[in-house]
Amino acid sequence: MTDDPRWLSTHELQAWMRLEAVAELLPAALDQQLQRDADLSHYEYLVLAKLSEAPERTLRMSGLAASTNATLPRLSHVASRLEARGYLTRVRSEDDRRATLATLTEEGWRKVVATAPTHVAEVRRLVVDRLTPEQVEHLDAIALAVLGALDPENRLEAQNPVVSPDDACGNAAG
Amino acid sequence: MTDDPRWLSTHELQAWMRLEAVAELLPAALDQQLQRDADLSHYEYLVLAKLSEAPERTLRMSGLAASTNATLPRLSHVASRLEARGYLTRVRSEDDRRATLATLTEEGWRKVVATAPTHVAEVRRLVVDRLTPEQVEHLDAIALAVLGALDPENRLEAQNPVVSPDDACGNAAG
DNA sequence: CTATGTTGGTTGTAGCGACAACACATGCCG
DNA sequence: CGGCATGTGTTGTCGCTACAACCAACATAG
Repeated sequence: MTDDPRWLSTHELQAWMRLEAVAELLPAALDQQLQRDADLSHYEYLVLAKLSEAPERTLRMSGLAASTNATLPRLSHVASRLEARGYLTRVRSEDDRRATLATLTEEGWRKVVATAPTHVAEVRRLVVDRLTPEQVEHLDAIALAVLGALDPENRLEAQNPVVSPDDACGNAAG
Repeated sequence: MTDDPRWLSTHELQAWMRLEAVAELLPAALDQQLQRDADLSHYEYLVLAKLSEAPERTLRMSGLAASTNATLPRLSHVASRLEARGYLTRVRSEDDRRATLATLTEEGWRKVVATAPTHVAEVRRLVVDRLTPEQVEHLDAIALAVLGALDPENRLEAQNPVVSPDDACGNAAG
């Protein structure tokens, strides 16, 4: 327990303050775009997106909560609203009658398909298109390193990318 | 208005998903550390820290709200709580009797001094110490680029670094 | 010196997320 | 089969933030 602060250098401090600002502003910006264009919160969109990528478009509540970094009560509330809006349905599992399976409805699927393009466009506008290809590589490595501390269990990481990994080039960035 | 999604490449998608995870987890992690060690929310700490750096340890509410990226109502509520806890005081400005000046109390100052070291240690543990010096430079440039879209007015950026800029090296990163 | 518009802050109201308490199913042990 | 610990979701309660309404102080015009 040394009380020695080991203060940050000028460069470290500046990089940190900027990262802090990004971490503060980015979620709000994404939320705003989705709210405006799709009447969905960022988290609601995430739930629908995860379901859309899952086999049978179905996931257990507990698994869905873990992969979206939410507590089970939070997911339960959100799922209630999304169910009321017709985007998903919940049924008891027959294998384990404690579990609840959430399934994306056809309408929910259409909602995701309609929402994704503008969301991706926003991601490009705010981040990807502002960076050089080298910076994208750097960002990937940096974020991976930071996630080593933030998410050691790797619960949020890369369950299954939407695109097939076949076209990945040989660059071993990680 | 092309509906062409311009989907993300494999590398772009991976870097984006990781950044998204960081932006999701980092604020929560900071909040948790401060709540645990200092019984302060991240935003409360930010308010106290900004005041501690200001001349006379005093700022106008409107300026404080802008520099902490908060709405005025939010700051007003938070200031009420912090005032009740003895960390700051609010007085009407004599120059402009519409304005309210928030001043850090001696107790508030001691709170910041006591809290900052562990907070910096957490920042090191989660981010800075996990990156090479080159990666810190990369992160700085990347975050700066992204902030160009997120915060074009530059309201959150570098009002006045805590350390004097004298020891800044000649590297023109911006 | 009033009348009007603008700026600066505070106080209600509504919605969302965290935490705790609760209900229900399962597994295990005797 | 009965009983308790564990796993899985749902339902209350509280605190915080956004938004809107409101109040007070300045600024300017006539």
